[in-house]
Amino acid sequence: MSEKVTIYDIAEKLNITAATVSRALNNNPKIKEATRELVIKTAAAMNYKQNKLALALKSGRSNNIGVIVPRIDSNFFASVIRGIEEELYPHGYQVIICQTHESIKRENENLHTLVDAQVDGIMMSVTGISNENDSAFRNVLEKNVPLIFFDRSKHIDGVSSVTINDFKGGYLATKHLIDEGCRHIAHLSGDQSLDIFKNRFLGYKQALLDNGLTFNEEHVIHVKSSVEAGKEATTALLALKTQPDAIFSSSDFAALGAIQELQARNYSIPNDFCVAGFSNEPFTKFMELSITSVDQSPLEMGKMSARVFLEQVDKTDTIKIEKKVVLAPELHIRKSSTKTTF
Amino acid sequence: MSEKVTIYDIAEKLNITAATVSRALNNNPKIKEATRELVIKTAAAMNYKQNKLALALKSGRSNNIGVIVPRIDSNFFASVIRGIEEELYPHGYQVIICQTHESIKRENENLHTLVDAQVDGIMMSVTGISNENDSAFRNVLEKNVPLIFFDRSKHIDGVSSVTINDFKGGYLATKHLIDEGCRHIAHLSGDQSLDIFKNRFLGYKQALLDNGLTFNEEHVIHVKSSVEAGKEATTALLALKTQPDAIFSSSDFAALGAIQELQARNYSIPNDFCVAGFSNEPFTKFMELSITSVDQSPLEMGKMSARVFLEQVDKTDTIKIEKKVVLAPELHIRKSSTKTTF
DNA sequence: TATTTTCGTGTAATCGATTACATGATTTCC
DNA sequence: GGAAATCATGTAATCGATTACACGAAAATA
Repeated sequence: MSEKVTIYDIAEKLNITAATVSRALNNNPKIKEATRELVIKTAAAMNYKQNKLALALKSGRSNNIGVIVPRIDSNFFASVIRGIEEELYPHGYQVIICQTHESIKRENENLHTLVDAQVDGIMMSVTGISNENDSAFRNVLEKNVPLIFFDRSKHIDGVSSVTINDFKGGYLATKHLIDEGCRHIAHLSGDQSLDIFKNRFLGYKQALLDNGLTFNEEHVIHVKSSVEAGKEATTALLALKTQPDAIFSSSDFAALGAIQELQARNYSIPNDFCVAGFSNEPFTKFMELSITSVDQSPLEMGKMSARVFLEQVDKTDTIKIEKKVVLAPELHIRKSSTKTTF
Repeated sequence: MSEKVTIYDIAEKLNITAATVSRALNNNPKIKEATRELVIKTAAAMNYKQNKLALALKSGRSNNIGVIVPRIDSNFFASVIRGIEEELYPHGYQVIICQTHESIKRENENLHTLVDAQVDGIMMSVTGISNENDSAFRNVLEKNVPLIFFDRSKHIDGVSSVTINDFKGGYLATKHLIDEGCRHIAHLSGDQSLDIFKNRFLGYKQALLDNGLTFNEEHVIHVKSSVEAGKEATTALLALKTQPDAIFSSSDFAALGAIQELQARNYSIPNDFCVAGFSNEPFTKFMELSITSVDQSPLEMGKMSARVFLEQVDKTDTIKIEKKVVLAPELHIRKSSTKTTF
């Protein structure tokens, strides 16, 4: 019952060779119609299932693609993965998940493991920018495995990426806060060696300058993406001589921390302080005091990454296509920053 | 540069056979120490990487395991997957993700695809209980692929499962609401053909009876796990002759919907109404009016599932071990149900 | 009818690694 | 010193499917 049926078993039963069986099952036009039907019928009757491992070995394609993310239990990454999976499912690809936990060592290990496992492509959000790990990336490219960055990208020749316009996201959020009457807008940034945080910061700065506000170095604080970090940063901001009247955070979690800290100190939001975050995590919408946030359309980002992969995978590897897709960010304005009553 | 190096290449360079190379790399004790060292050094120098596909074909083990969930972009499932990945990573397994989107057809397809892809095991949370799909499960078992259910389980001989004690979870939450002084507790349930929802309901009912309260059929409403469904159900509950004074929801999202609907109608929570949810989604903690919820320790559930898999995978397939792990639920009491001031 | 095409299928190599068995060289033991 | 044991390596089959090439039979052509 549990014995695996191979094309040899089918061949034996029909007194033909495995080659004929293989050809019949693959609709090779050279096979007589009667033979083809007989083989297909017999295969079905014997409950034959093609051995994908054998196929993978022979063809050199595993039909697996690897996805590397810092962690999977964040709505953003999970949604991207969902998009990738949905887009690739009809094409018969399986999605292998790896987490780096923000460790570069782990990122390198994952890259090697995936290449060793002969995945047909890798999509990833970079954990950090460092020079040491370049060998891992080089390894991927040397093996001609299509590599696509999403969200957190890295500048490597011949590598495609799907990101959002983070500069514009930062700009939009900041402009909105200015429009609400805020004049001293602080910014909670992330690791600026990562483009996403750098660009959100630059967008923030440009919005200030474009609107005649002064940029105050003190008002930019680097935080981890956590509630606790947001609280601490807010405490630090409140201790400044020139206190801010708004906070644009590159992280929704830090934005939440800021709100909690401000409320604990009896500041009123949005009256005393306006707050905006980034990522549009589900909770920002659910709060009674809903939080304004920049949406990154993660589902679309995942689907787009998958599409870019599909475009690349069949090209001869001599022609390298480097595609840079930039999605538009969308500002979701909510209570945490809406002074104007409707 | 990008040419793949095989053991034959190494053998040729050293004027020995591939068999010797293979044995040297696998630390076969029959190999002379000098040869072993030479082979290992040469392999490293040539940047040899073992071809996992060839190994998989020969050994019949792919070192991949499959995980099937209704969707990945929910904190609960993402966390379980995180747990699985973390636990399996040190053992060299890769995790393949499949989503059913609550479709039984998709569930069957996923099961077949994973078996065809020769995964070494499957962990899944069942999408629905139906008889039609039994053939897909039978197929898995016939092929002797270890199968482990987590959270949403199904009764199949020889299949292990990792769940939480949903009865106890329902009981704890309900008991807590009673302790807070609620006397007419409504319940938002899910599809009761799934054990998890059935058991939460039974726990709820038992808690009522154990505490001298009457069970009122009208107070049990079946909803989907969504904010909208929670709102609708609440509207229906408020229209009843005997209005409830508390809601225990099997879903955090429905609980949130209930809260929003109640607040829209100017009911005060927790004074007029106490609300408790299930799953301990991140937002329940983040809300200003934080929501009481039953934690399912998803990370632990994932790790435990992985451990059960590891225990099973090496046993001879004649001895079938069926292990039922039941984790303890933990009630997180928050503002939405705390009348008593501390 | 003789010759060339076409057709359908068989033969055998291939993908890359593992491993039972065979073999020759060396060592051990009486 | 010769038989037996041990050691290190080679030979070749195997996992299951694909496919270039070969080949005989039938069909088309002259």
